[in-house]
Amino acid sequence: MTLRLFNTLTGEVDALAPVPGEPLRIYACGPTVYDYGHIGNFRTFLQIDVLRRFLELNGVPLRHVMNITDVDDRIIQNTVAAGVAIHEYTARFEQAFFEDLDALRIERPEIIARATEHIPRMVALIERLAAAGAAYRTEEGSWYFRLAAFPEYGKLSKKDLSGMEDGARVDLDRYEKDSARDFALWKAAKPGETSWDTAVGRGRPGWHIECSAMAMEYLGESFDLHAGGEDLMFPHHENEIAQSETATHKPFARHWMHVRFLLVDGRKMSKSEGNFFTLRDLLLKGYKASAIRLALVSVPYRHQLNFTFDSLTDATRAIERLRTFHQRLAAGSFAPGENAGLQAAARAAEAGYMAALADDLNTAEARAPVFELVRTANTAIDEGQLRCGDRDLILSVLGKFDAVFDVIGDHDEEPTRRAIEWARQSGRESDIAPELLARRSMTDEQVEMLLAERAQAKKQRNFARADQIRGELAEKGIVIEDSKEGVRWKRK
RNA sequence: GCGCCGGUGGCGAAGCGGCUAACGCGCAGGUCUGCAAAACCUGUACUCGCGGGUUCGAUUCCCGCCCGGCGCUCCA
Repeated sequence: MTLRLFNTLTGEVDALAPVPGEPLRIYACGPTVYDYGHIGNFRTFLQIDVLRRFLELNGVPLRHVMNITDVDDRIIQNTVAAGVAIHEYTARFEQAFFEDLDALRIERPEIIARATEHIPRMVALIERLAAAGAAYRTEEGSWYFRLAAFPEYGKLSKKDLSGMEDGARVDLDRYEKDSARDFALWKAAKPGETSWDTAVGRGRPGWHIECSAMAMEYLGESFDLHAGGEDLMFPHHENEIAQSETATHKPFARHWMHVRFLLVDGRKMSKSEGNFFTLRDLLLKGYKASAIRLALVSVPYRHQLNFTFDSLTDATRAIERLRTFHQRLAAGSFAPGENAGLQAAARAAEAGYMAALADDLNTAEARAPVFELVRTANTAIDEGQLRCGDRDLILSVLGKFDAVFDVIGDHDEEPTRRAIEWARQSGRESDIAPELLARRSMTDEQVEMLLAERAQAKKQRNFARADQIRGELAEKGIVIEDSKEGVRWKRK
């Protein structure tokens, strides 16, 4: 099944497929590791994960590169302020970033590329641009890209910059630039700042050159898809195109994917507004990683997502429904054979699911047939109509759902445990919700003991004691379900 | 100011020219249960921001207006 994906460059939904016999080459802009990632960051990475996983589900081999920006103005500022070496500073946040990716079950790209490990590549690209007359050096030793060298500038973001007068908004003298829109390729070293001694002088790379250089290093001068958050479209991606295509005279990325922003309570999340949440904040409030994943993934990537705590509660319940159903199927015993109606329903659900994802990754639409199948199958189980063959087929449909959504399999304990541990080690103990701690205060053994006592009480028809135990467990976040097959319990 | 996106039930959110307007959550009633939970059933939008237009027919296309958001600067 071929994925059809909106392409910012053409403004249309285009097929996305690799050159036959080759892996699909993807470059996705990664984090700048100067702080903990917030949920807006992860919405983007999560949506790219959906893309990855859907392609993999269709058997498309991938070569996916993600950069780590471990040198930039903010990082330099922060390291100077903190008085630590740049690597020491970034390593901590890079590690945190990967932990967060794991918590959200975001797959690792095939290649992770750190900016600081690719300086020679960037320098070579700057030299190439200089040789072509598209880059120039200022007196203080910085290098700029000459926008006039690339007439197609603006083709991605559909901006017409011809009307922009040089100097209208920026004081030219201050920047020593030929044109106000020219952007930095290389920034001359300032005293006390981290810098590299290179053929283009002592300094550090500009942000844009980093991505062009590393994309070309691992994917070649032309590749299939470039992805990132919508804010990167201009100027970052536009600048990448300008640099790369000026140097190579080849199309840089054929397809561009941009993930729209997440809002919080209808407002843009920003550090200055202080209305942003990191993944860790949410885990410490007691929300499960799976709920965060589902909430951030369920609104298709081309729409703004308005994040609220209610949406996390909704997602939690929806996941419970799926997990309960999965458990019911996996643990139940069913008569051999097949039920023709269920077989057809399962196949239709799978087809609908796959078609929705293939249509520009419509995750909202893709969920629907799966939930419909859950209801149909639950009814069939209630009526004793579901057979072994049906169970196997439906489990395989759930498997395909989870190959992309990855929320039915329960991996929630580890991220929460780690977040609590992290909070304790970094003096943020007060951020841990008391309910979360209460919920975790009972061991499996203790639960089992109380359940055994309750079973005994029920046998003796001592319902008062049985209900008292149920209440006690409920206070600790343990929910119990009496079924024909015995007692099931789970942690809220 | 210029540009872009959106306004669908209590909430989230699909659908985008004609099917009973998906799906999830919530709520109300019912079945089951010692009672719950889970599951299922029924009900929750005579209608898709407002006003015009095009069309045999519009939530879906066009125009205007109102409201919300975003971009034009570092930002996922």
